[in-house]
Amino acid sequence: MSAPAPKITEAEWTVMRVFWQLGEASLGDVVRALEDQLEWKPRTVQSLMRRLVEKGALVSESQGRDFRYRPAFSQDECQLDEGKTFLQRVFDGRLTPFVAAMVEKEEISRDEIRELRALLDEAEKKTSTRKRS
Amino acid sequence: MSAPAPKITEAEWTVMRVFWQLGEASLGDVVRALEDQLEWKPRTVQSLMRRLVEKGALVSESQGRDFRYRPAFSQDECQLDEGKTFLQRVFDGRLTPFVAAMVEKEEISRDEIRELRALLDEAEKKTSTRKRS
DNA sequence: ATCCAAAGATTACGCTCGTAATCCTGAGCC
DNA sequence: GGCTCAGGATTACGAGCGTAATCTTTGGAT
Repeated sequence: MSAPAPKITEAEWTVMRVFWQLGEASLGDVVRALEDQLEWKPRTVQSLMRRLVEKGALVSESQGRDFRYRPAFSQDECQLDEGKTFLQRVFDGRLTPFVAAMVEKEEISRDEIRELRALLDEAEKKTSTRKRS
Repeated sequence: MSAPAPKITEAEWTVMRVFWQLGEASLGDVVRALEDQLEWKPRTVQSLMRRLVEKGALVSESQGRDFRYRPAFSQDECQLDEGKTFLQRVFDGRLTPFVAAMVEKEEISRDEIRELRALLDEAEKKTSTRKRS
């Protein structure tokens, strides 16, 4: 299989989200996409992007004098990876206790509970019509 | 309200888990509790505990020549806090997409799906018989 | 009385992160 | 032909982290 999704830090997630929206972008594109929601200097954004390239989360291709960058991993891959790491660290790898805590302590809205149930019904239907892997 | 639960790092979670099991412990207790599952030198454990005291996650009380330490926050508090931070960073603060990703991509076991559904049923019953807070 | 082992206090060291600044180069504008 | 501006390359710098070592004190064993 291909390389695993690298560990992405807090600030880097902000940058990656831009790429997952735009698909591909130059430094300027990212700076402009972010300039109204936070006040990072262009050099800061460049640093983050350089580190993301170094750790393999972005790929860069030379386009004339400048570069174009695009994500090396889908948002889904990174989210899943991050999620598993989080569960491992905090909930011994198990999802159920996390959901239980959120539901009990955080007063998740009834809408969200219904959403979740619908989702689980759907999943159960699928696994029941498919042989166990 | 009291101070918010401090940010606990990976290695520190390992230490805190021991305290949540033991309730209260000396340095030696923690060292002995950990020595078979990883090879941390006693000074390493001491460093982690010192930092945990500094950041307010442990409280220490002088007991004769040594100290006894105990957690300043419950495991539930810390887990919930960490969970909310995680969702914020990775899933825009929403639980449902996370569960959806785990269910779709990770082939969560049918047992776990049933567990989750039971949990949600229970929660729904409670919120429906209780006036909104 | 002596010596050891456990634990507190202090210090270390290389890495990553957040947040840039500096320096350089080339492209476009006047 | 200079000036400016964007963007690449290099460097910075303090905080936090992982992982300890060293120095010091002291209670317990012999």
